[in-house]
Amino acid sequence: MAKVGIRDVAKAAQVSVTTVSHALSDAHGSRVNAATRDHVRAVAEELGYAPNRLASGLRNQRSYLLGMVNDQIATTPFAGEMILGAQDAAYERGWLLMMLDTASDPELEKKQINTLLQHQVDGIVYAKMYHQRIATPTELAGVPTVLLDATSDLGSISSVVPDEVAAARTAVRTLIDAGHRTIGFINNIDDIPATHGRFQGYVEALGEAGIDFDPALVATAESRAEGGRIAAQHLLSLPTRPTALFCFSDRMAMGAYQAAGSLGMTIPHDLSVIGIDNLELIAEGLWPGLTTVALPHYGMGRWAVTQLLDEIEASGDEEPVHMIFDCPLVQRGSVAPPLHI
Amino acid sequence: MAKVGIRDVAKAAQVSVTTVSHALSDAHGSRVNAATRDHVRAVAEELGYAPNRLASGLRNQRSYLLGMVNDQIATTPFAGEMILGAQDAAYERGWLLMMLDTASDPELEKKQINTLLQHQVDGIVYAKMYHQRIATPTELAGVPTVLLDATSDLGSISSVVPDEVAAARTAVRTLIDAGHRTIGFINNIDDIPATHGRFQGYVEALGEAGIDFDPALVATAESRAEGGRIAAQHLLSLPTRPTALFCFSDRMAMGAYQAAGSLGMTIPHDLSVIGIDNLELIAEGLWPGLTTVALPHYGMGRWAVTQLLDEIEASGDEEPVHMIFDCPLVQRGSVAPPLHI
DNA sequence: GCTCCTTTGCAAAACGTTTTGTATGTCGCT
DNA sequence: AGCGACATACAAAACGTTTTGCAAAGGAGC
Repeated sequence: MAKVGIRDVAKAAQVSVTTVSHALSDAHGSRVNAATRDHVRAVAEELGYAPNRLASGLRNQRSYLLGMVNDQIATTPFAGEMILGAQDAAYERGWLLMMLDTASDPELEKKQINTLLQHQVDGIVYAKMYHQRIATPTELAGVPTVLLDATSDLGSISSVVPDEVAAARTAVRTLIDAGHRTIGFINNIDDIPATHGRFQGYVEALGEAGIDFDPALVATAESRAEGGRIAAQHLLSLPTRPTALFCFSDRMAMGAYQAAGSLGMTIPHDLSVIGIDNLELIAEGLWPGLTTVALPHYGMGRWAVTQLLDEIEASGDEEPVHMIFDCPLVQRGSVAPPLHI
Repeated sequence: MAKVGIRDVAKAAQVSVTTVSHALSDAHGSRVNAATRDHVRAVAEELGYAPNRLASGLRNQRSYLLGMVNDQIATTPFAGEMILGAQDAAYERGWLLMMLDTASDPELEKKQINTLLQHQVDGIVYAKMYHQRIATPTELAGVPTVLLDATSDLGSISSVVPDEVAAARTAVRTLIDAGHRTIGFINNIDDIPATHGRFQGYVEALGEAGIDFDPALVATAESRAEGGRIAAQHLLSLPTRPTALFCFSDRMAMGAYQAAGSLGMTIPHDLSVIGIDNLELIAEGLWPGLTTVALPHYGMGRWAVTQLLDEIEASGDEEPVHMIFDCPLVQRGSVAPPLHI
């Protein structure tokens, strides 16, 4: 079956292409009689007519295409959530998403953005797989853009990031509310917003509860299971042994579980553990399940596209919005009251 | 800066748009003098001219767009690899990928495929997140399509899937080569190709080594950590206790680690474990690292797009190809010779 | 009965390319 | 010198839409 175009519909409905076009778009519906409009629509339906978006895009200067450029799609488990959130929001409003992965290569990134532009994308979601501060690529000047999981030196571009400080506060408060007073913190070693923000949240939550901050209770390592294991082993052999550990990431929490196991401690009876990320694979796989603070990747992806489309459709110079997303607690089984010693 | 079109280049270079078009595409390069061609190219470069793919797509009846429809992008960690492989292959050949997630909803899937078709995609990659046998959606008739991680009732569509049997054989052979003779198998409970294929591979590998197959050494459960833990606890308390466990998935292997730990066994000294999937998050996070057989998602994604583009460019009725991908062993630290008892 | 609106439909131009057909030279050959 | 062959450049049509301007028909007001 050959593709059916608007002229085929026109011929079949015994009207001109103009009338068909008007009949199908309610915007100019007033220019066509209700009866003929219904007739045309019926014929179009019957023929299975679907407008060629390429042609209409050319005519309207609007492609209904959005670009999404990511660094490292593959290596991070968050990507899926962010992409899905973005794609859902786009699809619901009639847009389609074109995904590209720069593999963190600035040269490639340039070329990819230009390719996107050649395809006349109406806007671009510039996504990072973990929260960071970036210099916006110059290619993006002039194209509606929203930053996802990143903030820029230029304040002129809308952006969305998670509230790192609040996330850490939530985690630490959860431990405090369970009765813990000696809370270790296994922090990341990288110089990124999450590291600093979560440290700040940790300190703040302790302060709120009137607990003195003890630098000895903070250990840093690479944000992987191994780093978490080593750091936890260190903290758990301290004279002032913490009864609970707040871990920078679920991966580090996984290491903390291993350390606890090798020291003969059971979670949450002998030790409470809380993480950040809510990586299903880990948080649900661990035994007992890991209580953790979720990074709202789906929601952020959704928000980014929604904001982008709003800006595109308004197309007046809107004020950029800098969104900070809340991070909800996900309770499983790794937090309990401390042992009485 | 307003968009620069081909007529701008023509004006600046003092030639006609025809000449510009010919000068820029080497295909018809013979129709233009080498000198003017270079001149035109220089001018185009200087103006930063990039052709409008929408317009050229309309003219050429080729959009240089590919659709990729997935079930469940977000919930599976494999998605990233498959998407990346597909995207890389597409980009290298000048194509762009439009991603859609059907959330396993057939109604939505139909609509999404139609949306893709409206955008005049040149072909579609129909991807499943785990190997399965499917009925091809009728919407796809007439559109070049390749099945990714799925096979169809119709043999007329090219497809690519992993070699489940060989993957299992590889895993079990690895254990046998290490000296094990009593090898437990923790299998999935779902009725999917992987379940049957891996069981077959397990039996075959035992047979090759002259080991009798013992049904008591096979336990089934849901393919999650919890299922793996329970199944492993069962197998490890058998009178004929296996010295090694072959796990259907890395997630189940994670459960096997937990069972071993709770029984006071250390891996790989007291028990060898091998998985399938090579989920970095788990396989590298476990301690010791999990030896596992990788599912080649990146490679399959790449192959699917490459095949699809070949079929599109040949556009004669090519024979469909049904590809079966090898699954390589990834060695870490969870396999060792059995204890002498 | 005439003018003036309103309703309804159509023809044609436009979006930015690519490609076919044609025109103008220029050269080589007889 | 005359003819054809070739090289080079351009005009125009086409891809499938949307929208503007225009025309015809019908109705209302004077």
